[in-house]
Amino acid sequence: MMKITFPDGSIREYAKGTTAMQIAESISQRLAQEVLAAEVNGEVRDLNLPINDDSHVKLLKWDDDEGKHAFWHTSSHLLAEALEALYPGIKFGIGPAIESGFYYDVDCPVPITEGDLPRIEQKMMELARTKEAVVRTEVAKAEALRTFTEKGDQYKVELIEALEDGTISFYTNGAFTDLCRGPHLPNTGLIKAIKLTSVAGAYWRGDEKRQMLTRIYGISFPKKSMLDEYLAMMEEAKKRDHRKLGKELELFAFSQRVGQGLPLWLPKGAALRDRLEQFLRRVQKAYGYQQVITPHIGNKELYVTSGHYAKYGKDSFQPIHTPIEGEEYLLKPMNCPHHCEIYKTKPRSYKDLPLRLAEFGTVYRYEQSGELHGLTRVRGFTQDDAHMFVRPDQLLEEFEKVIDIILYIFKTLKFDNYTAQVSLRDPNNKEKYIGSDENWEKAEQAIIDAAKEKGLNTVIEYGEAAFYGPKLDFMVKDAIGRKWQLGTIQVDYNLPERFDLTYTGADDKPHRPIMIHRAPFGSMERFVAVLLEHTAGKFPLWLSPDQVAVLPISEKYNDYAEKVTDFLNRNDVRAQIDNRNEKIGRKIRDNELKRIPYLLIVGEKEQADGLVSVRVQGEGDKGQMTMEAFRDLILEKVKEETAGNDKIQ
RNA sequence: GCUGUUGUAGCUCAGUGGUAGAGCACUUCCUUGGUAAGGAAGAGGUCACGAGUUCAAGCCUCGUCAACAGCUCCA
Repeated sequence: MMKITFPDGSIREYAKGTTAMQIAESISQRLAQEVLAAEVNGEVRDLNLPINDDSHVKLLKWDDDEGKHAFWHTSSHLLAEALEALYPGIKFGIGPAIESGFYYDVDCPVPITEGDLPRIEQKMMELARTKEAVVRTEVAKAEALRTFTEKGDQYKVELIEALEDGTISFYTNGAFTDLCRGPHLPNTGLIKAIKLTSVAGAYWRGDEKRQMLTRIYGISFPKKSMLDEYLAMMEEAKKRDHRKLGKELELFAFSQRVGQGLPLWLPKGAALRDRLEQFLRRVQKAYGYQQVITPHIGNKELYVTSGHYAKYGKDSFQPIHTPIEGEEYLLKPMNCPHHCEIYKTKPRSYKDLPLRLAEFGTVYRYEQSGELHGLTRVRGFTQDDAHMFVRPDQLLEEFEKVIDIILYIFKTLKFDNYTAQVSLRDPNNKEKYIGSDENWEKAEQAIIDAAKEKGLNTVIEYGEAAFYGPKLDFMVKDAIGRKWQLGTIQVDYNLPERFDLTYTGADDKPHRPIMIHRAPFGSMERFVAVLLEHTAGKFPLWLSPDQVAVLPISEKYNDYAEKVTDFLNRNDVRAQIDNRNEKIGRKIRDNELKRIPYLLIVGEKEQADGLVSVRVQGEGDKGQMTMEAFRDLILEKVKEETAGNDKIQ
């Protein structure tokens, strides 16, 4: 017998050689139907592999990421099986599960287009209904090579050649056998709903010098209703696309003549952005930040000193040449070197620190044309940047204060669902980074300590650090569950060294400060994009470009509507009048579609009694009140929305 | 940057070689209204840009620019 320990700590005894599936069956029939894979002593495995020793076992279902992963991985094998049946002679690259769904890269003798997808889906469903077993076999490397050489699949041969000697596992579903580490579902019958979503080109092994394969993307579910939900969510995401909303709400635009990735902020967008800036300025002032302003270009030597030129120079906008021979300037790609020079404008004492310099700094980066995307990836953007110059004994406290600011911003803007990612350097690829091992270790430890101190829910990612230092990146989940990277905080021991920054300590000797880089929004552009998609354009009242529209019932009441509008605007409420020659139903519809939070309807009754009829966006008629009472209601709501931090007010 | 798709009115889109279209938006007029589209008329286009093929090009070919999807990248 062996002892099996479950996640809740309970222990049961089973005969040696019992499989995870049999364990599930022993608990309940329902569990046996839902279980997809098993985690045995931390390793995810097939359900029907025998367990031979005392083990910790977690039965993985759809709600577990690893369970979904196995589900989609098996789905990609099912896709391959269908493709092989439909397109004889097709060759296979790799076919993994991804964050949502799966894909398979194939080299097909006839081109596969979007139009072919329904037919492939149908074939997959047909095969799934036969509930084929997914069978694992283990073979020697030489035999594996022989199998795929005979089949003529050079991609699999190449993959096998790269593997270490020893046994290699194959998985077979129906007529299709694949080289695969697993784990997989016990049979394809668990797959009840499939949607192949798109076809795209992808290079073999991600190398653009090699063969272009056809990548077929799909997603699958254990229930038909889950697929329907997923498709509805995708529809909703399309409606929330910030590029579409930005155009509809007249926030920003692009012009081919101005150039790729260079957004033009329209009046309403500029007002929105300005309001976000004011909000952040107020928070930062409360935390002792000082605003600075630096130019949009800088001498090339500045960036050579910082190390950015060596790292990014060749992929950047090219230097600007002046009339003087040999003199070169760069469009400012980041603000930190300028802030370092501000630090150096006078001798600093340990009493002066922390020095906190903030700037809404506009920077320019030559992003690859294929990478540009709406406002989330642009070539000219404004960072809500700040740099803290601190003594080593201040680092932890200062870092934690930055976390406080970021969490306050998330709270105010209702990003309630977030995680923090500790981005460290890739330990196997240290030459990508500048600075000593000692400094890196100190910086990485500082971030880990601060995140722990603040009780953040963190994940560690290796290889995600900036080239000069590790980062703490904040990921938010928006209203429909998509993840976005927003704020970032970085600890940097390297730039202070490169710029030879010093302060005089209590011991009257020179010391090196540490820099913290941080941008809670990331950039104004990116933040507005995420906010748009998060709120579907229905901004909180305090941010709304227009808070109120006043709608006269007919032209006879335009004067009264004008009076109400003026009154509100004089009292810090952003109101506008809609005095078009249209019926009230039409005015309501148009202003609802413009996502204006409050509509005030005024006609004979209201004019006679000095009242307004209030309509809340999406909620309909709320009855009448005086214009003074309405103003108080709006101002109170705005105050409520932006409260929540003792330091501010 | 690479591969593929696309580019027609302010917006969404139809138009496969023979006189540039629709709906919405816009302008004017009629209508003066009570909680999500009142009616009529009008104006608006170097069919992304440049070359080529053709008697004739929005449509076919090539190039450039831009957008979209994927890959690669992100200080």
